[in-house]
Amino acid sequence: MAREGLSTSRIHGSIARTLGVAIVSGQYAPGDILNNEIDSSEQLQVSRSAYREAIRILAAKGLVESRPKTGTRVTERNRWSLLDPEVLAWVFESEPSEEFLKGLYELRMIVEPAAAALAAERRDDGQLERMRKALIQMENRTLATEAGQAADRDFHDTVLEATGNAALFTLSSSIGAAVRWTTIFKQRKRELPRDPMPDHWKVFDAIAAGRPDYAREAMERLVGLALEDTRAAIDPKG
Amino acid sequence: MAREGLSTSRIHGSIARTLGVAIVSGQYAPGDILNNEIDSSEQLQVSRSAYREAIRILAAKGLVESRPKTGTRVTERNRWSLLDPEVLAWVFESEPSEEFLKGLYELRMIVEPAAAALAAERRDDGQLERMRKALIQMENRTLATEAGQAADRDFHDTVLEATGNAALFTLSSSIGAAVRWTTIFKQRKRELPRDPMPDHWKVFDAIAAGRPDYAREAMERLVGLALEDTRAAIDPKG
DNA sequence: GATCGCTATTTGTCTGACTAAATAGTCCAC
DNA sequence: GTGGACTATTTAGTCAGACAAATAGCGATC
Repeated sequence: MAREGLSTSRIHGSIARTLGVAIVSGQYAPGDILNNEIDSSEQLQVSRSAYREAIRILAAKGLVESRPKTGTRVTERNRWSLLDPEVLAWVFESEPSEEFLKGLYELRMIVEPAAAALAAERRDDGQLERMRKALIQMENRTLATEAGQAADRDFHDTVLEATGNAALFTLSSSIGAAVRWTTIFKQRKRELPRDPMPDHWKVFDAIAAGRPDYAREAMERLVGLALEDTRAAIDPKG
Repeated sequence: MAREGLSTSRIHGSIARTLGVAIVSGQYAPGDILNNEIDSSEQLQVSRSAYREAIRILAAKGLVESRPKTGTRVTERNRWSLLDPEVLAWVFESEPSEEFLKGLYELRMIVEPAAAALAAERRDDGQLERMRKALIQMENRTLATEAGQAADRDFHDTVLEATGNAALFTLSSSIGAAVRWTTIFKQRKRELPRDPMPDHWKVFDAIAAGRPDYAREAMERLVGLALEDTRAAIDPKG
């Protein structure tokens, strides 16, 4: 994931990130109007054009809306592209609410089992091989390492991809981001995470065997257990 | 929907739309490098800054990636935010492939029944009232009118909202867009569309009664029938 | 009291110059 | 020849300052 810094290393990207975090964390409320471009860019010590490009980024993700005379205002939450990978990163940069985390898992619980079932019917050999390699890597390196976590994401990614559904696959970057951040959460509190491998292998076996129903069930169990672990990490008295 | 023109009425928005459509329609392939900013902005007869803002919008939606010396290149399809409402609009502006349409319905088929079930458990009275009003409006105006279609979208929107899940609700703009465009498709070919009201009322009744399983089933049937209608409209020999 | 038009404010657009990053190619050392 | 450091060049990135267009809100007019 060395690509990360690309957008944030440029001024417009880092300003977008700063403002984006401020917005999703509630520092600005929907309806609030940002200072005008001249004042804002002066405060942030950047040129007006760099600031404007940052605003265009935020507008593209539905966080703000600009019009002459009125200014740039924060839009209603329901217009935000919360599943956009960058927006998701901004959300996780400032301790997301437990409610939001729960919602993310609920989404995974809806999408991933169905995707696993479709993958069982449609996967090709190359995808199967990539899933196997990801799980082996995950087994060798464990979720405590960046490489192991990347392998985990690779596995879930490939399942989505194997559905052959472009719209569904789009969710993989969101789900991948969710997986990543919640894994960090789980690691942060030093709860002993349960061994995730058996559940993963069951999903793999069902997909390999071409059994949609088994794949759905196995994935349901996998996500469900991950949810429990995260819940336990957040609320230790669980 | 008078808001529509806001982003496209500005130069940066319309350039983004033009390029966006060209990209999602395959006129530029992933990996292709756009002309440099100076040449491009001259060709399009706009200033370099307006062109750059357009590129920032496309980059924010994952369609392109810029770096010094290399230039701006079209990214791989799997990085595109295909569920972003604007991107979706661009896709539908250039006759999406049947495969993509099928994928969109598959997504609805996964998400909406589950959402209906959750909505049956969590909806509040206000949401229920909005659903009822939307259906009455839909009944009075029919899907042949813009008002009727807006009511249809309102209904599906409110179901998503009633799940109380922000991440799920984000999909409503995508699903709403999908509903809108496929409705246009269905109307375009002059197939006599089946009366959609009975199915909608069944979903409503189940949600009102607080019966998750009924709601899920009813929504499954609703989306399934819509899929059939669309398929018939595209491929008249059925 | 309603309507129309004006004006001040804000974003939008333009121009042109300079900066910084990244590649590709050269040249040197070995 | 082969490897690696270096430099030239191309590109996006940033900056500054001016002018244009849109529009919300106010005020004059009827």
